Amino acid sequence: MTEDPRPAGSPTLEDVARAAGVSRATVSRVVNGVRNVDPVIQESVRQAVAATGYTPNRAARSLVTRRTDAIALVVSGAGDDPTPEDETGGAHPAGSTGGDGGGHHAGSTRGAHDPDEPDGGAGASFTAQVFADPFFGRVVTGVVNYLRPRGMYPVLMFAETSRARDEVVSYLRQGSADGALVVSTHADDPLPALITDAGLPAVLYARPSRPTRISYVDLAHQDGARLAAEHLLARGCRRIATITGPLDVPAGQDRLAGFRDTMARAGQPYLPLAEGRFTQESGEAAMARLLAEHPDLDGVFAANDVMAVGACHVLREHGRRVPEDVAVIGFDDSSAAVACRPPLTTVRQPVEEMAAEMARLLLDRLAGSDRAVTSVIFEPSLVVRGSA
Amino acid sequence: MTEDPRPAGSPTLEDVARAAGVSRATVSRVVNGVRNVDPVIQESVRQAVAATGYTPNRAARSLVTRRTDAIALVVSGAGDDPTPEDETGGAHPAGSTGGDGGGHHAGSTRGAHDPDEPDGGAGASFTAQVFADPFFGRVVTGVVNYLRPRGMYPVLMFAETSRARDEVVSYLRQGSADGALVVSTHADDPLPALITDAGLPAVLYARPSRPTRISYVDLAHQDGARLAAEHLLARGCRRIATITGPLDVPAGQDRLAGFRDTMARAGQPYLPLAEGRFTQESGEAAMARLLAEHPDLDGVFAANDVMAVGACHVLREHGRRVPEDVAVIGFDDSSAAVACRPPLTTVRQPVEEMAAEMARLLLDRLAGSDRAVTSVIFEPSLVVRGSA
DNA sequence: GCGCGATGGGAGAGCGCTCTCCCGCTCCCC
DNA sequence: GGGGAGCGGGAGAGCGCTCTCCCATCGCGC
Repeated sequence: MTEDPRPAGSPTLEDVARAAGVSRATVSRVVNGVRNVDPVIQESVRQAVAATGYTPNRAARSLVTRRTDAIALVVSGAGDDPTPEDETGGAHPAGSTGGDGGGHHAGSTRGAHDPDEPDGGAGASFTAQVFADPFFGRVVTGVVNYLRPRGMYPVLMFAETSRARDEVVSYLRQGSADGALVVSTHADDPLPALITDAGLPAVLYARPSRPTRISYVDLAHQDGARLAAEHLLARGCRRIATITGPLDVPAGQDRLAGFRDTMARAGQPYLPLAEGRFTQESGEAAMARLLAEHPDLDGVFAANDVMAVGACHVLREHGRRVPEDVAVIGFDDSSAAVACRPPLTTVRQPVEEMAAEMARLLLDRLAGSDRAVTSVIFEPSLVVRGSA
Repeated sequence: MTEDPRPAGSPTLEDVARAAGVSRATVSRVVNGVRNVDPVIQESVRQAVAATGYTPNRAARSLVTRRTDAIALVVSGAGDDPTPEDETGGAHPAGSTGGDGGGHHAGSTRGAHDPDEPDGGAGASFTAQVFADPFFGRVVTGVVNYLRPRGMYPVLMFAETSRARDEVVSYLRQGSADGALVVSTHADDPLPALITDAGLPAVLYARPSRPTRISYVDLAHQDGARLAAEHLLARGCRRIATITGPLDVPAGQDRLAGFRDTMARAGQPYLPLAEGRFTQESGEAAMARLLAEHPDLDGVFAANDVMAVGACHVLREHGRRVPEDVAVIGFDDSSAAVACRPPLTTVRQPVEEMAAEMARLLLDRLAGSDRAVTSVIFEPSLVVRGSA
């Protein structure tokens, strides 16, 4: 036969088959390592693959296998968005989605962006808030590091409004991903149910507020809070207060419960507290309130590091030394804990490992080996640094 | 017409066509809004779509259109190495843009997660380092916010080793994405060229060290440094030093050059400097060095916020008040700038907008309207807060 | 009345891959 | 020597979609 005119696009199975003098099916078998193929033929196929520079076409494969080998990593926000969209203004300008995020983390530490935020919204967007917290970066890290050796990469999605949620679901329904990892910042997030209703497996970070037939990973928040309480007590603190997380999410509730229980058990039934929203600013405000009511306090447990950092700032501004006058303990062991002075003593939440486990659960599910709904609860540990 | 037995999978074009009593082609036309279709038929097709709950199958569409409507967001790291020594010379000079590299936070308390990746150490820490810096979160924010209204979502990829780079390229060659947005933390990153060689369009964040036929967005670093210098001078500082970024990346070089030039022009030819690597720890070390040699300095320009924060810590530990004794200016206007006390006066890099522009350039390119290689340079601005 | 362009719809050929059949061959046991 | 069983390979039917043809219809100018 004569040389084929080089086909325009990238080489296909057919091209490789021709080059190797075998059938398409055989090449496919070699490429996918399925069934026995004569070693000699295998080798010649491999050479043909190398010679042609063949790469399987993902869409074609996906079409027949009904798998994409992609998974979605969805950060899901506030539950409902009754307000009709501000869509007109928000859609087109770069960097703005018109998503005004919903809420509880609003304000946050980024307030200072406003002065010169020409294309409004970008700095205040849900997306921006999400990444302002070191937490989500760690989730991404854990997920990516688990997926990568397996040749998979996450598609990053955000769903903070009901409209965005619909878009996410419809995207998933198109068969763009085999499953979803959902990190909710909201207690009653309807997204997980929507996803599973659409027939896709999902795994959650953190226990949903209502029991569902969806696997999740979580932390033993109460144990973590207990570690913090015990450390403060062992340190000799006797006038201890806490800055809680938002009390409408399980993590906020559990950390408070665990702390309060341990304190009570140690004979300290009265626990001054101020509610924060996991943002530095809210931590500052909470600390200021606590200090006003209890000027003599000597220990503070903040339900996350970012609030603890805010608390330290306020304590210092009020002339208290950390840890000499007031001991401060955070929660998470995020990058914020080591970025401040003194570095934070904190309860470590192994976010990366938890995220990796989330990915593992999903992949197991996809592999079909395990259809069971499971939960994996991680144990926190205390990391002692300078602040307590 | 009898009821069809419900087909197992999700409804296809064929199903809709049957329900609407038209051909597949017509349904496709309506769904994609192409060519004229009789309004009456259009309506009945729409109803059929709604009734069947039809969603186009992405793989099938992708197979014929040769487009995936997905783009990759690649964070690319150090140029070369099968060697796992990332601590010595290579040192991940991050952030042609002020991105954080280094990651010395890692050692202390971060338990190595990543249980099941043999070569994982380097990769794991790279990913973690990347997100330890507020910078990358902002890039993601900008990109996501631009893509989302357009129904697209980024696939997140990392390429810090040559092996990872190959995997990224091969993934892209499979037709998994239509193009790539590349954020390099390394000056001589071979990845962009590899991607374009594979026939995919790419857009870079930050000017590559060698000129290439690839579009990019960047910041006028020198102008930003000039703003910082002018502000310090106007404030009355006379013994000014700078903590530079890594001097092997353009951003580090340009910020230094701009600062130095302005100082020289103002009659201050001698500029004490210490090189950092865009990490807080390196900023602390640099500040300590500067302070040792020039105990009387009254102004510091750090080439990014994270280093500025470190500098503030060291200054305070040496009994200097910020800004009363020493004024400090950062660069980036990242979340770190507002998270510290006093909040940082800093040069704002509009990362979100720049990232959005990057996405815009890529999408324009994909739309075919614009095959030209372009660059878009953003102007920085000064954000005055407490530190200077 | 005829031609002819414009309009709107259908038929059907793939896109590149996987996977089920099926067929020919060899081996081995009776 | 006959006949499974087992193995290795090929043929070919789609997966669900888009898009090029092609055809039927209609309006309209000459």
